Amino acid sequence: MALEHAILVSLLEQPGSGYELARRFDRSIGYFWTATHQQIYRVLRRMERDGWVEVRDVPQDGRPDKKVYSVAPPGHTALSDWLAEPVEPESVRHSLAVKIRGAAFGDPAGLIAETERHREVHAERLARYLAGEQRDFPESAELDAGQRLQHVVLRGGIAYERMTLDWLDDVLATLRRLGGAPEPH
Amino acid sequence: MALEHAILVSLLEQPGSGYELARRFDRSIGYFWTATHQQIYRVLRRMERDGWVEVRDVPQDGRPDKKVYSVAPPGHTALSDWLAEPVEPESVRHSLAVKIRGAAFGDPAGLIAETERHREVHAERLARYLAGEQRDFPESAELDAGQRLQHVVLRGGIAYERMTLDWLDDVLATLRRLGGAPEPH
DNA sequence: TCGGCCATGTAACACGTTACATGATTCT
DNA sequence: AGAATCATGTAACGTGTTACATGGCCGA
Repeated sequence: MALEHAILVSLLEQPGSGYELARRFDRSIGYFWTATHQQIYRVLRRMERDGWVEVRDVPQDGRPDKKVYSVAPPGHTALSDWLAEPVEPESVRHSLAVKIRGAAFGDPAGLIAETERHREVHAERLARYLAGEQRDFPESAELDAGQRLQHVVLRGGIAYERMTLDWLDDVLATLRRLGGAPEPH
Repeated sequence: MALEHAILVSLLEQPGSGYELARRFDRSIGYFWTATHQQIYRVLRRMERDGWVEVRDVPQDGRPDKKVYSVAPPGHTALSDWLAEPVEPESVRHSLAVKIRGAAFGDPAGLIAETERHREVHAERLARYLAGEQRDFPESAELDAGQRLQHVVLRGGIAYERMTLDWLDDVLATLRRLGGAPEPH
């Protein structure tokens, strides 16, 4: 239910095409809400039908035409309404945790490589977030309300990745102790 | 794709009915993978059809019959196969974060109550996890491999809730500073 | 008597994923 | 020559959510 609202927020920050939105959902907005281009196109069409967004066809030379979407007043109203109503806190979904518990009935040592792979992915994400923070929110900068809100969300992503890295180290230590492979890296 | 494997893990830990599984998905397993009873019944029927689980009808007096499921050898094999193949790390989905960024185009102060509500939910979850830890993993206890793995997963849940609480405090401070409502708590 | 728990299910719909399709441009 | 990027889409399928349905027991 939040995808349309995430799109509204993104389009309010900056109008753009479905393709551009899909790229933003790989960065920025995607830090806390993911979507593929197929989902985005589908929802954009529905939002256009409902009058939440407006389209402007932008011809480009040497490239396919671009449909630039922007938020129409009813879309802005819909976003405000949604902001005012409560949403349930999401629960985590972590298939690696399922695997860890499943390892009791399989091969715990076999999970070490998988856990290390996850650790690398999260380390990369953290590095990306930290680079973004340095770039967009340098110390001693005067920030407006929107930037402060963006920054606090980014700090959430950073905290999440740091916590996850620590936990994965804990998992690795636990798996190594079980498997009798005492080499810590 | 992980629901069937989460069910296999849960049934290996302890055979049970669809209803009992649904209750476990509200606790324990549900700390890192959620499912409603409708999903569970649907998947159980498919798993039974594929020979992954076996059913035993248990008549009960004064209550509806119970279908007690347990893992059959092909199910055990399927779980082992899944454990050996890589899964992609999940991305976070946090609609509150969407709201926070959306607040730049709405009413930031209006989000304070919502954020406090989320904070309470996470504080309760943390308390529940900590109580479970004290109950199931007391210090100085000898733990077998399965228990150690369960414990490290629970520690992940605890770390997640602690991190989230800290972040929500950060969010609240940010929102209060924006709104000019300097009352902390 | 009323709500909650035990126990299973159907139906309809929304959301998310994967595969496929097209076609020009730009970079290596 | 081949791969990546820009740009939009269809089709099929699988997963997740919501509403509804049944029916007896137990405790307040």
